[in-house]
Amino acid sequence: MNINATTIKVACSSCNLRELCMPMGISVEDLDRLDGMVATRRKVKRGASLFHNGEAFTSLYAIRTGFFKTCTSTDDGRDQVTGFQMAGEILGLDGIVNDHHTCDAVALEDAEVCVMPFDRIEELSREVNALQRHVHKIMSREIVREHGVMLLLGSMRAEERLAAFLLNLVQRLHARGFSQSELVLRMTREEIGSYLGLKLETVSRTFSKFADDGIVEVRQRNVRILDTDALRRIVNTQTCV
Amino acid sequence: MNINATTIKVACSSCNLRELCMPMGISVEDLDRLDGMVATRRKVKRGASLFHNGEAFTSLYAIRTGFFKTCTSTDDGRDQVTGFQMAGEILGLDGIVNDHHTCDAVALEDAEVCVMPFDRIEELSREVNALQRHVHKIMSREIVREHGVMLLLGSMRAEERLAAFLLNLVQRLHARGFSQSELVLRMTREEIGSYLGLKLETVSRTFSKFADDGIVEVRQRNVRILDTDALRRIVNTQTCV
DNA sequence: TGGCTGCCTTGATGTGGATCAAGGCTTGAC
DNA sequence: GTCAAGCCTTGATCCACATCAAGGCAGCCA
Repeated sequence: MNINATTIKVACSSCNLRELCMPMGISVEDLDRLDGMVATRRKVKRGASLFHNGEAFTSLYAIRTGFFKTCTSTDDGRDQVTGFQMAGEILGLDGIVNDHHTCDAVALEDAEVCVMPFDRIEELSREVNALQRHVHKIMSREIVREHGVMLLLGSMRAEERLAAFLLNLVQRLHARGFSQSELVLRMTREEIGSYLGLKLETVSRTFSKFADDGIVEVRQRNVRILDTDALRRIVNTQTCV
Repeated sequence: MNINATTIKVACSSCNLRELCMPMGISVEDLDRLDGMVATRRKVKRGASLFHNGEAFTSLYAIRTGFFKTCTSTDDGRDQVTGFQMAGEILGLDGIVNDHHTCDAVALEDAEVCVMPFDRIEELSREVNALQRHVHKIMSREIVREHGVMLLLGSMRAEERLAAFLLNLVQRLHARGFSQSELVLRMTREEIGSYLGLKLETVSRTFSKFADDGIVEVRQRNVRILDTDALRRIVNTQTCV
């Protein structure tokens, strides 16, 4: 691998994720101005962390391959998975406010990320309006996503939570060219539970219930959705008892 | 009120909230460049909305006086309070991603906000680096705050939630020059419950429990905190049981 | 003044999901 | 092949909070 090859490979302009990732919505003319945004790539082994709570913040990370979870924890040791991220999504936004990260980002499978020094992003986004706008949108999207999670945690019951989770996951995978009905969970039942505010036993039981009802087929971490509409109905109606 | 008076009044540079609000951290030299950021002021009566879910997004709003809640809702009518906002805080960030708002912002008491057209913010933040950085920090802060709420909703019990809520509220009020121990709740028990993922009866009972334990004094919406450390201990230890 | 209306408190009872416990399956090391 | 470590499933029991229900209190209007 010579320097030239690396240079070409790292360019956003030739990245097949560009329609999902940082340069989304940026015109062809502007695209080459972005090619200095990614300083380098970094590989993260399964189980390893991209960054830790408390670590100094320098960069945002765009996921090229692999799957991450982010989690915060309290002083007294509890922790909470705050999200699962996949290719094209951005990690590290939590670090901007205090110049250090406030959560851990852990790879759930071997992964590779593009390292984008935040200074450089700010510099470029002063020049490229579309990038500025996009950075704002990415952060706003995260805020809106979290509103959705708050709604889920604050007012849904176990079945609704899991149904919403599965629908969200396949929808995002589908946007990346995967099946609308089959997925492989990269996380444990316990991690799903943490994200959804449930215990792992409840997650497991709810999967079994869905399977009994013919809504999904579950074999370990392989899930096949048999009845997407049933999941949608569960999310939308369950409340009223 | 003549035009000149209005102009002066609207300037960030002469606003007594500037150390808490949008121009925070901006140097005196840059401050006057910001004075075009606020297009106008807007009054919102108690019970009225500043913006609604679905409404077109044009501006961010800085709260000058008053108190707001923001809430999202599902198709099937449930809703969830996603936050309470007070003077110096920014409303409307949720609207950036899709050019329309995804929640309602409702005044819980008569309020006044500074209307900052987002185009103008973007324009100015290309020129004033400190503003650019500050906008990023505000959004990042909101993301981190929501992580905290997810932790609360996902893993705390009723007493911990209410204790954390009260501590957060007085801390923010204190930063605005109010007492560290006395506060007036601007929201109903039901709104607190929605925010904390509890029913209003549980909120009420938990207040009564704290009062019985001598931790707070509650008379309607007037709350006096008698033992801040006890509240802190409740937040930090309750889990393990 | 009287009587709404909205909000809050408190008690009795019910229940969804947590907790405790036991065992099964899968994977990987040796 | 055997064994151990993780992870998952399922059953029995428990409990925190929801739900249902009945007043109480303060503020407002007629």
